[in-house]
Amino acid sequence: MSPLPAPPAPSPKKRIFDQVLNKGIVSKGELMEALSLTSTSLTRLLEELISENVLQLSGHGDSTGGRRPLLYRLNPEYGYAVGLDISRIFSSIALFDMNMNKLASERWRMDGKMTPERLIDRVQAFLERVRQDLGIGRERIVGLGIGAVGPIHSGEGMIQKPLYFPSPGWTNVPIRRLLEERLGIPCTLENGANAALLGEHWALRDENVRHMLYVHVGYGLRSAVMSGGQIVYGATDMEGSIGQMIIQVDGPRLQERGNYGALEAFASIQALEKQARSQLKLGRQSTLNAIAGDPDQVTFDQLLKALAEEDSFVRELFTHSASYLGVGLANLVNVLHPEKVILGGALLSAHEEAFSIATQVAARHVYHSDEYQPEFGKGTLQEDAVSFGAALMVYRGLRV
Amino acid sequence: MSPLPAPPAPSPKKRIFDQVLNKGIVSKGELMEALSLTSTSLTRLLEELISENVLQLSGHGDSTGGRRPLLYRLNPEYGYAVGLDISRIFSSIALFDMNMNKLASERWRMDGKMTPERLIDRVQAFLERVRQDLGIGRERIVGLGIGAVGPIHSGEGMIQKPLYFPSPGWTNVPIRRLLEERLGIPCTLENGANAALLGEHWALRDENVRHMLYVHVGYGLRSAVMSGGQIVYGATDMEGSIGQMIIQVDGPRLQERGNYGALEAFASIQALEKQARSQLKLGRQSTLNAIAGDPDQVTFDQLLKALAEEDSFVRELFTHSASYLGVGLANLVNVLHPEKVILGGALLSAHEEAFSIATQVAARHVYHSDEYQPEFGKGTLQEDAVSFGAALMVYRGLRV
DNA sequence: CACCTTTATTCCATTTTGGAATTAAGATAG
DNA sequence: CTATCTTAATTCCAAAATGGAATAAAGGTG
Repeated sequence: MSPLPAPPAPSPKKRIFDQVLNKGIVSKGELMEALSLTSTSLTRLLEELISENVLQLSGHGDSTGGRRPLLYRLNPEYGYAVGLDISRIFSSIALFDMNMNKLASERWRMDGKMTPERLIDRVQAFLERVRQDLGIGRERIVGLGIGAVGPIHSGEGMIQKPLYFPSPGWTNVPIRRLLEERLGIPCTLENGANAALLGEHWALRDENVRHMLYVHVGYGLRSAVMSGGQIVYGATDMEGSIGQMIIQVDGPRLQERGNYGALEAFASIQALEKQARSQLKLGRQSTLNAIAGDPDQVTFDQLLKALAEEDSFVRELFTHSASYLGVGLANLVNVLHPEKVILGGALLSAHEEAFSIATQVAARHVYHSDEYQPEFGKGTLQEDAVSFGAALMVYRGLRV
Repeated sequence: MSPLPAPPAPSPKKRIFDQVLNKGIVSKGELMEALSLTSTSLTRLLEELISENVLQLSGHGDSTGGRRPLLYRLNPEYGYAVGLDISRIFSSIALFDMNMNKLASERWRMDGKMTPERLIDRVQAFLERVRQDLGIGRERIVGLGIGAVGPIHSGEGMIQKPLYFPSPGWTNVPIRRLLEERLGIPCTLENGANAALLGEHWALRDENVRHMLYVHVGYGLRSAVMSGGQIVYGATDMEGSIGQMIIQVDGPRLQERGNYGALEAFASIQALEKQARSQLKLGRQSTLNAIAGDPDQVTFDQLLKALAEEDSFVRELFTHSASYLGVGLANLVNVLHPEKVILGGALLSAHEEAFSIATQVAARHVYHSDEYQPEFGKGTLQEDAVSFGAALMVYRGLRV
């Protein structure tokens, strides 16, 4: 039923590699099933992959009445991948082995001085240091994956025009080429939301989940979609701008270039801060007054403090916000029908009730809900989602 | 960069078939390029396909300084496919040859008597008649594709629970099995929106369009999404319920099970009729009063008549509706970033200005619009979109 | 008509694949 | 503890698919 002719098939070895990358440990029987290959062929291919040091044996599975199957896994020392997360407020970098264990990581605030040049310095320094510390040779770093805020041009490896970056110099940055030249390893660029989705999907370790919606609710919002196990790419390499979804025609807007009545004006850290500030200035009573001092300087951290003290005003801000988020989620769920919706970002992880309100509101607005209801969950990778997914992309793109 | 291991590759012959089905006429060189096959292999495979009567030669291409290339196309008489569109208001059926020429078709209103049994009778009668008329043997009908309103279960070939059908008996209908038993040909079931999207995509004949959004605005709304040339399937085989997208929190709702403030309450034939009725009853002056008589019985056809007479009230209804539709479109465009948005259905095809307003409003709300803007267009297949796409699915699913 | 370009086919060596038989390893019953 | 059954893994060999290089065919150009 392929709408367009299928692209040339990957090599059998690559297909085996992908399968093991996803499942962790596999038996030959599982591979036969999953890849429609014969036992004969697998014997040969697995032997080759082992002699190339890509795979290694990993003991035996349980007997089901006869000989126990050999188990295979990736050789964790075959290669290491770096994941780099370039975002507006924080950026981070991490090194992973082939079993996706995080070996080292670093995170820093994107202040006004963090130009592309400085960021690249920082990446290089990190990589040199951890290679020293862990005794990993340069040639065993197989690649660096970059997850960045869009719009980007993935083919050209270019960060195009990330709005509202605190530091100058981020327009039309050929980040992939710059990093490849500096580090001497292959780099790939993808938008951060897609990378995070890939990461969270991997972390689910559930091959039945093949249709997924990922929404990150932090300072701003971004979304990504998976269908049939594949990322849903658009014509442009931009994260999904769920934050620009209009849920209240003629509603307020958050930023100069944003839509009126857009979701980001209701459900985002920026929106919360803005609402708190204006309400306080209108004389609203709250423990925030004591915590913050100047209403114009209220920050998300302060809101969290007030929340911890069970301030009813702040609690209301959060729950109100969450119910709007639920509407935005339902809107996408009704169109895309994912079986799993993963939410990431600070706004929801900070407040359990906000999560449950958002998901309940969303569930209530799902159409034909007796035939279908998605499962809602929180991302498990936290701040590492993007770098994790970006590193995973390196392995996925590896030629074996 | 495959997130999940690729499924087993289709056979080379099938890949060639798909390519010819999409392009119409191809040269060996184009196939070499598109499928990464060598000239040697193609010589063999094309020879086989011709001897199997799947392909036929179709003259020569132009010389570029040397020997002219042979051209290949599908043998239109290799097989014929039937497309069946099962919808709420009208259903239709059509017979196509392998070059997707429509050879015969029929369309009927879904009144209170059109039970599944009667529909199947009608399908059988149609098929018998056109086979007689055109002299096509039973064995040359390679299949029937069904595009139906959801929710459906594609795997089981079941129409599950189509809401608001005028006739009884449409819950949990194993329509595929019933039709296969009656007709003795393989049948496939897909939701109508996906079928229409496939059809309109084929009709574009533009292989550069690989990310598409299709929205049908008729009595209700339905949507479908294509990414990377593939239909974006959800966990459930339901058309996209863009009609349930909430664009005005606490807005009105159209139907009992629908969401408050959902798009369908602003932009659909039902919504127009409802709004016209209530406004007339409030004493609004319009040529509609003369056309319709009873305000409670105003129909879309009457609205179109009033529109033709340039009635300002009705015109306002249409344009207002269109601008809301634009908001709904923008919301999806911002998340999915298609390069092409195709609109089908009676509401927009009836009124040129409505189309232009909807698309302008949508374009205005696209985020990062200097980096990206989708192209908006009307569907070219009109009422045949679903049956066309359903028949196309038959050919796509053909084993060659 | 000689010569160049492009396309198509043929020939043959190489690679890939898959079925069937064989070997290996463990479970189970007596 | 051994005979027998089950499942897994490997080996062997024949069949199928592939691809490179040489050759043939068909057209253009001077």
